[in-house]
Amino acid sequence: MPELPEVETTRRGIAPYVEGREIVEVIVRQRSLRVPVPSDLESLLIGGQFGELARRAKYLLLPLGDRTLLWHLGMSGSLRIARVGDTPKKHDHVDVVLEGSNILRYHDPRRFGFVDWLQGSADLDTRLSRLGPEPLSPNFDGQRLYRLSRGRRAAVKTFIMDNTVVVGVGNIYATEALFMAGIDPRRAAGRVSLERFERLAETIKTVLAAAITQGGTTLRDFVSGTGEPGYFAQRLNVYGRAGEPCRHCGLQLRQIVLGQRASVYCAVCQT
DNA sequence: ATTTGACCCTGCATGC
DNA sequence: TGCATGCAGGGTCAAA
Repeated sequence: MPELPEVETTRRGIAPYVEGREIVEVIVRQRSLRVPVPSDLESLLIGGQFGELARRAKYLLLPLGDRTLLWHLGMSGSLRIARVGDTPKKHDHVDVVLEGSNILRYHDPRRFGFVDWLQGSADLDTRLSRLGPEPLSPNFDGQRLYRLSRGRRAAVKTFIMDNTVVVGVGNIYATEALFMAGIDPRRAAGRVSLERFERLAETIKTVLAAAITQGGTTLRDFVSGTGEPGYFAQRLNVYGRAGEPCRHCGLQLRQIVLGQRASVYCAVCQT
């Protein structure tokens, strides 16, 4: 489910209901997530209140006192606001009950997500310390892509999905950005020119910003913190459209596998 | 050092 | 209708 725009949509959706509200109860129904739910989660949360919610890559950071909770939604996770009395559904694994009867409720059928304490500062936690720049920050540009890609034989699509290069670019938006930039996803990263990487960095920023504006992409089950679906799916040009005509030239879009992920592209428009 | 593959888990679409 | 198979938005780790 969630790529960067969906995580950002979630952060914005839940923040007003969560920040500064006292935590009165924590209910964990399933401790076996990708990382086991910490045994001290309940005791450390109850009575505290979260500070300002932040996002780094696809991680949500929820500061609480001198600690920070790190929450990752994996492929099928969602965090949304429920009310006390709303019956938990299957795969509603964690409830953080807040003063005022709102609940921060975590749902994750595949359990690839996790909630864990950040180990020390973000600089010390190896889950965060090796991450590349945020795609929407000025630190990320075509120069960086060009510099890091020299000599790399991996496909350019795989390259831009590498978290040490740039974070938050998952399969949907990598596919879309490459289409918008007119670059063949199979092309070796080391054989993409600076000029084309400048264009690609721009299309990555454009597509992510547009998706955030639309509240993310709902393919099957993504909902924002307040329960609404995202509307970016209607804007997708290539992802999920294999066999359908290219919106630009009309040729049938092709699907291949790169780095074990489905990749759709137009053989005419992307070279 | 880069790159590939397996793996974590459930649900859904597809085809027989 | 039932069953088997393959595939899915992510990330980590070991091995090649």
